[in-house]
Amino acid sequence: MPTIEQVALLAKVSVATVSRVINNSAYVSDDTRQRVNDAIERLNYQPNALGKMLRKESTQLILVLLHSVDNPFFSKIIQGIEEVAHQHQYNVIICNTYGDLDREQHYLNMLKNHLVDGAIFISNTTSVKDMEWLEKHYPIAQVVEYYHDCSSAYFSIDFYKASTDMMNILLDAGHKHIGFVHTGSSSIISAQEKFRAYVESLQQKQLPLYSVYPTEVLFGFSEAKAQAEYLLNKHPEITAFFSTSDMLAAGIIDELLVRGKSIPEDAMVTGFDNTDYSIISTPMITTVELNSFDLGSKAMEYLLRKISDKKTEPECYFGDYRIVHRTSTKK
Amino acid sequence: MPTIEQVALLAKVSVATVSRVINNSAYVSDDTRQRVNDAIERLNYQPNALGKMLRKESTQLILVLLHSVDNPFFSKIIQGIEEVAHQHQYNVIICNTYGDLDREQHYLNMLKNHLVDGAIFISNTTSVKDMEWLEKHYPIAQVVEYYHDCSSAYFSIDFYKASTDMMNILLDAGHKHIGFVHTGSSSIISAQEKFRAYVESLQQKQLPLYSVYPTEVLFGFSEAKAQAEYLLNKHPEITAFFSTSDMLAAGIIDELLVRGKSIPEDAMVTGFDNTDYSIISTPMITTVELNSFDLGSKAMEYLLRKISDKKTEPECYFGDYRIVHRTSTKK
DNA sequence: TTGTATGCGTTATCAC
DNA sequence: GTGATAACGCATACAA
Repeated sequence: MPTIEQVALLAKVSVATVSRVINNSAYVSDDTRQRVNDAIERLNYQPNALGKMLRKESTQLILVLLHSVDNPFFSKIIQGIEEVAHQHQYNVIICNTYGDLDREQHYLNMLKNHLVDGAIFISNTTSVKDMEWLEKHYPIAQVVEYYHDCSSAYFSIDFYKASTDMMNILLDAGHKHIGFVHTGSSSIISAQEKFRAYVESLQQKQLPLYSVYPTEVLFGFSEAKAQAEYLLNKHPEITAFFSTSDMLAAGIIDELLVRGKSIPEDAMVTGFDNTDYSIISTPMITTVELNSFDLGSKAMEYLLRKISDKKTEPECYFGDYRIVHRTSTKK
Repeated sequence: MPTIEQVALLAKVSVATVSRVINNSAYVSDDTRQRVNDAIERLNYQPNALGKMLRKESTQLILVLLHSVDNPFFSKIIQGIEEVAHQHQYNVIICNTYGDLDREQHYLNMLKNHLVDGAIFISNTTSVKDMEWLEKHYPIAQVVEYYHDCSSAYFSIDFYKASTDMMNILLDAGHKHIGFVHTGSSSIISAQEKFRAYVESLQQKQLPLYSVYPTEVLFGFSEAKAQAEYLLNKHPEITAFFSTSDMLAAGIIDELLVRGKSIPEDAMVTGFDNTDYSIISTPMITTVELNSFDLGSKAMEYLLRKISDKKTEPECYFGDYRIVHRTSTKK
């Protein structure tokens, strides 16, 4: 692998001059510039990024931590992050944590070891305490998930409000027995807020609660179907379901159809996130659409500010959302 | 940010000794080890990864390039890659190319600049010629997509064979008018092989071909639905569809249902990849399941061999697959 | 068992 | 315009 020194040798100039040519950082005569470029070409020289980063004490790299790339919901967020990052000559690298704390800590070493200039957490598993510590020492931001006291910057939506809107759709349609189907990941704020909205909406009207606590955190179609089956067996009076994701809603719908129910005539179902699942399911699912791209780009913009000025105060932002009305709740 | 030197100063030892403690690379007396660890603790010292990488001329980083993380199909491949990588103290970083050559080239700089020790391409957009060049100079491997002459190592399945199997399901069920619905990404090998299997299966039986060439490369539900609509309007005799992904199959199914067709009684549809879409769709979709985890881990294992021994010859591997029979083709 | 010194590849500050 | 050289943070061969 050729180095800048070998280029300099071949072009009969100093390494400083080669560096100047590469970075256009100072005047170089046309003649020597030509010689340097020829040498670079002939040696097939590629500057070593590590040397450059070490010297500049900046890597122009941003780490994005998420549960797993298999959730389509995250895609638009990442696109938003990338858009802004690339505009500012930053690269973003994505790492899967699978909700595993060890793995997350492992990848966080890239931040602590200065391999990346900052990190964005999407659906994090790190504790509040650790987040606060990280916030003090490194540029970080959260998207979607967050902690109430804003111990670190976040960009999310008001899940309580959105969920209340959803519940009102079901309540306004006259439903009195509404089930709650979820993944069981009760530690994350979005799940908490959705549940809180479910509970409070019903309690205000003195209506009963129907939900089951999964023993494991699972995101799947079959788990939701099983939850719906259990609830319907125990409480046949249930005529509607509020669920925390589109995938879960699809599972519920499948169980209802198996039981010969018509949707939305006999039963209604709501999802969350407006992923492709909500379109592919038959009937299509009423869901909440976040402006995910916006959340991602806002988070990245904040991070850039934080990187260039360590004294930037953490920002906390709630973005827009909208209910997408589809057949699963349309009478 | 504290450096190894400040730790050494505080612990009253040399930087060499601090390094030894950190890496357990040589005997250090319990006494000094204690002092060093205390200093590390007190300064909250984190070794700088760049310094270490530059010195060791190895980053223990693998780049994974893919179209976009929003395709669930890729998830299992990545898990396979990560599994093997982590076993060998490698980290994997994922970058989205969105099928954009510029973006792919941009991220490839991480390989050329020695920021990563190797790269894995999932659904690449780089040309054969560029791949051959890269193969000569850096450790790389391809998963799923590949080039026929094995100019670089690849780990995939025999798409032609799998697609022929699928076509035979439709043909054996007595269908004589079978449509082909695809994304239009004709440059990638998997698409070519699927199409070749479609054409040859029908030509052998002297049956007609029905397909349309999308003007744009699109992966979506609605595009597939539109293609099915167009084909069915023009050729109402079509009773079956072979499509190149589960998502597309879901779109076709939606169009068929809109037209009042029963599936599989009036029409049959096949998908590809066995993603969640194939389960969520009603009816569930018959599809091809690749052993994606296996492909990912095999690719990573090869890459590790290549990294430790540059003279390793490129490997070309076709893995297992199986047809998952579901309602969309079951009579 | 520990310390000294060198080099990894680059950029930037000085000179000239 | 260009060159010499220090510095970025670390690991390691060699001394002691």
